[in-house]
Amino acid sequence: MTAAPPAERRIALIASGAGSYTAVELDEDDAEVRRDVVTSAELAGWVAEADTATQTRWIIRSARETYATLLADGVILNRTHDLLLCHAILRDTDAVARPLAPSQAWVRREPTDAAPSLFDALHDDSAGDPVDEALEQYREQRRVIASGRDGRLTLLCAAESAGGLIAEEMRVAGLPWDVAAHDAILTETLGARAAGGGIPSRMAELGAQVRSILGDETLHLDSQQKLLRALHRVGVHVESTSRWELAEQSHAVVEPLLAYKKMSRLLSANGWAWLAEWVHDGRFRPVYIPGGVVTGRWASAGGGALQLPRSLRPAVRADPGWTLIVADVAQLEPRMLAAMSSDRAMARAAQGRDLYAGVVDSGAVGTREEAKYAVLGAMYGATTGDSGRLVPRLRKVYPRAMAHVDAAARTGEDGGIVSTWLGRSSPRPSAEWSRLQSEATSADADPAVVALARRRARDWGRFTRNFVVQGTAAEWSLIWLAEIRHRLQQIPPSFTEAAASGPFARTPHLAFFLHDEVILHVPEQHAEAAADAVREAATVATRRLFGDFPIDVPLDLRIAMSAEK
DNA sequence: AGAAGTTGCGCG
DNA sequence: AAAGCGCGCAACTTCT
Repeated sequence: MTAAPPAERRIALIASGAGSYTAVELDEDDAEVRRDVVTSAELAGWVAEADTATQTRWIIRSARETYATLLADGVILNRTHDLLLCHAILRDTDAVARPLAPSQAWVRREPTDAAPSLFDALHDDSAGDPVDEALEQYREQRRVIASGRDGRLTLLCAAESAGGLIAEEMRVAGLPWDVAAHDAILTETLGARAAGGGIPSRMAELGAQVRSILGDETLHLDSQQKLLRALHRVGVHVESTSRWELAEQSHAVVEPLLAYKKMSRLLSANGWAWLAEWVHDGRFRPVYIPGGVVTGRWASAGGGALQLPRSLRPAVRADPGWTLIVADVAQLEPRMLAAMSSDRAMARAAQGRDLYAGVVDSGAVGTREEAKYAVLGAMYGATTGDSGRLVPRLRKVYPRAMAHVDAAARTGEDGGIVSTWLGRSSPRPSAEWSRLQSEATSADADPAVVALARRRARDWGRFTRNFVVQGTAAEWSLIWLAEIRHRLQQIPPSFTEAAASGPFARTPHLAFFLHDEVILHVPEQHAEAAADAVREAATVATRRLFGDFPIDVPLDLRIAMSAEK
């Protein structure tokens, strides 16, 4: 029997003038009990004081808009309710009878080039008092959250808000990046860097070789059209220049061309120009956008943070005296599916490190590769090819799990809305989609229209099928992140204590997050404690979502100087 | 010339 | 060996 959680103190903290904030404390009924005006200079001390007395949840407009400024002033917020992030969830949720009324004032604005200022926060579309508007919006959101069942929206909003803080903190902290190691990888792979940003030596040689084989010494290899014509001239009859199609050909040009394309990609996406633009003072600082994907996954802007090629992972290196904790979950999505559908057979297959091995043991398929394609096909909605062929076998062995995703697909095909485990809902299909569907149902509908409508319906069904799984996995990951952060705060000195001298210069901190993987940057003496925090956080995330349902979510975790695998 | 769309490939 | 989901970005191509 666990004690009831301590009552949470709630204080709205809203920028209310140049260099000042208004702090409004609320009672249990959301009525105002106290109002203070605090200058930014006083804020760090004031917040730290308010946070030590008891757990405080800070109601803020948006971590994205304001937390960077707060962090720069040495202010750490431990728990927040992020009105912008929660507005998006509560406005669209299908988990309650009356969702939040949409409001333009609470829609995320695209970031401006300059750092967000207090001035911006004060001059949004609305004319009213920013503090009163924030309080009113918060009370509306609380009403919606309270009307949900099992506290799921409470958990989702808390986790989403924590994500908002973590995204900003990771940007401030940055991912430790070894420029020399990156440069060495580039030189090793592409050859010596050319003066003036030209083509590096190995890549240039390979390009010359490809042109020679294609019999055109001046061919521009980056133009798909010209390349395609050149390929046709030498008898390579592909329809596109994409890698998978080229790989099926046996012509002598294929190998050097594919190698060239690989190099070209590395150079343009993560070459020396990327290094100069994105890595400063040994840190890569991407912009993370929590909730940027409809499913709840994070997106990123700038630097391609979520697409860093694995070949560059050795460039992620801890500072001297520090180390990295690199942890990821193997097959997070099918584990979530097993739990959310209460499919005990699938949960049994998920016991231990390799879910695919478990699927093979169940007798559904013969090999691990088949298991992988079958499971991915089930979650993505494959109907053809090897993957589509294997999916029906899973339906026999894991009927509950399959019924769950099949139902989500059917709902989508019918134009309905599906929701994640915690209640984030899929968008409504577009008006154009709906119009096409109704056009196709009329008695004299053109067969071509009917066929197109059918195809679009299946497309949308594949989206909703995947939405419930991908979105629930995103929820697990958010809770994992939040719990990691919470535990790192227990390792002294906490961010709060270290805030004045740059909160992450001395303390263990999250440095990178990619859907189901985290990287922590940690002083060596705290490595074991931080690793424990990551493991415990995973256990807690699973329990928070699924209670006692027996689902394993094992981590691959290592403590290392570099993120190299 | 610059905007908008397409292709191809990196990540989960 | 497959062609099923979600993204961001660079470069090329086409549109205005």
